[in-house]
Amino acid sequence: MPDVDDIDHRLLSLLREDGRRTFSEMAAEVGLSVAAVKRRVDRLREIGVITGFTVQVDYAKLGWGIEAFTELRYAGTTPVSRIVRTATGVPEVQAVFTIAGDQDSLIHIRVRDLGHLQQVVDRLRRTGEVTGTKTLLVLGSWKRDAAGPPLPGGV
Amino acid sequence: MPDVDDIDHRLLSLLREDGRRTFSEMAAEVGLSVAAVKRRVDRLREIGVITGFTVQVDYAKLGWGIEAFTELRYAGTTPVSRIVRTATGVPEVQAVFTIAGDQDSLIHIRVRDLGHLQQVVDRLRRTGEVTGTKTLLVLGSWKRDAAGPPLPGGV
DNA sequence: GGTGAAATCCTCGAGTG
DNA sequence: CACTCGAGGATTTCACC
Repeated sequence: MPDVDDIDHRLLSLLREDGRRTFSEMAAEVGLSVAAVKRRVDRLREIGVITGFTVQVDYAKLGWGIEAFTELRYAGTTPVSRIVRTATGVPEVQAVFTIAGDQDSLIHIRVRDLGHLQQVVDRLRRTGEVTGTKTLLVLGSWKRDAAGPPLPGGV
Repeated sequence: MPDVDDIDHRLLSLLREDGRRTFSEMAAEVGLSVAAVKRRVDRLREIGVITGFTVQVDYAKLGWGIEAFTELRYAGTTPVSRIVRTATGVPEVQAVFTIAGDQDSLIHIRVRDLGHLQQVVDRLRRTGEVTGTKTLLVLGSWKRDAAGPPLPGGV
């Protein structure tokens, strides 16, 4: 477990709110010099705490208005690696979670419309040894923006 | 539906890979001037296609090693707003998806360990008129890094 | 962790097709 | 209307204290 102190957690929190924040702005926020902040962020990347930076997109505005989760159940002989590989090959798949219990997976999908959703689910059913599916259509969503897990007194 | 052309999609794709990419780097990539790229990105923010930028964190490295999805079923009289409000009040909750069907919700949770998970699930059960839960423990996950939905020829 | 200087980048006006 | 150019100011980056 790497040592990540309170200032590091505050930097992570600031970057969660705005990943393009400048080092100077963060420096003023945490009371360190710009160079010290940059060194800390560089270090957080090196030790793998920060895995990257990304943009948040409103996909509905791009015409990808439908979001769904599909639970897939596989034959007992299907290896996990195969489950992931088949699902990731479908471009509409945003994320794949392998799940404890019935050797299942939960798949996050984004599509244009319901017809498109049906196509994608059908494709998932056909790929590999899928023995059952259950699809949850997302009506609305909320995501935590800042802070998140690293509460003060973290690690 | 706002007009987002191929270059905009390429910019979004580049920013999905690395949200801190410089405008100059993206300019070279898409063959425009730095100023033109900045104006496009500014515009994508204004029209709401870009909702923000954020850092990607490996929470396991911060000691938050357990990830789970909990399906909550509510009494028929519970309004959606109440479902969201009660769940978002729990700090371990990362995201709340309201789901079509049985007036359910799917809740993404991140916790330190299994004991912690049990506490959080218990807390969710007690809040509001929850009539049933089912928790999916995440063993592994994969997330699409780049491009995603906006395939060439988008919208 | 701080400082300072050089390289790079961002920003915004004005001008062009 | 979107793009390019160019100059000023801010930011990043790195060696050294």
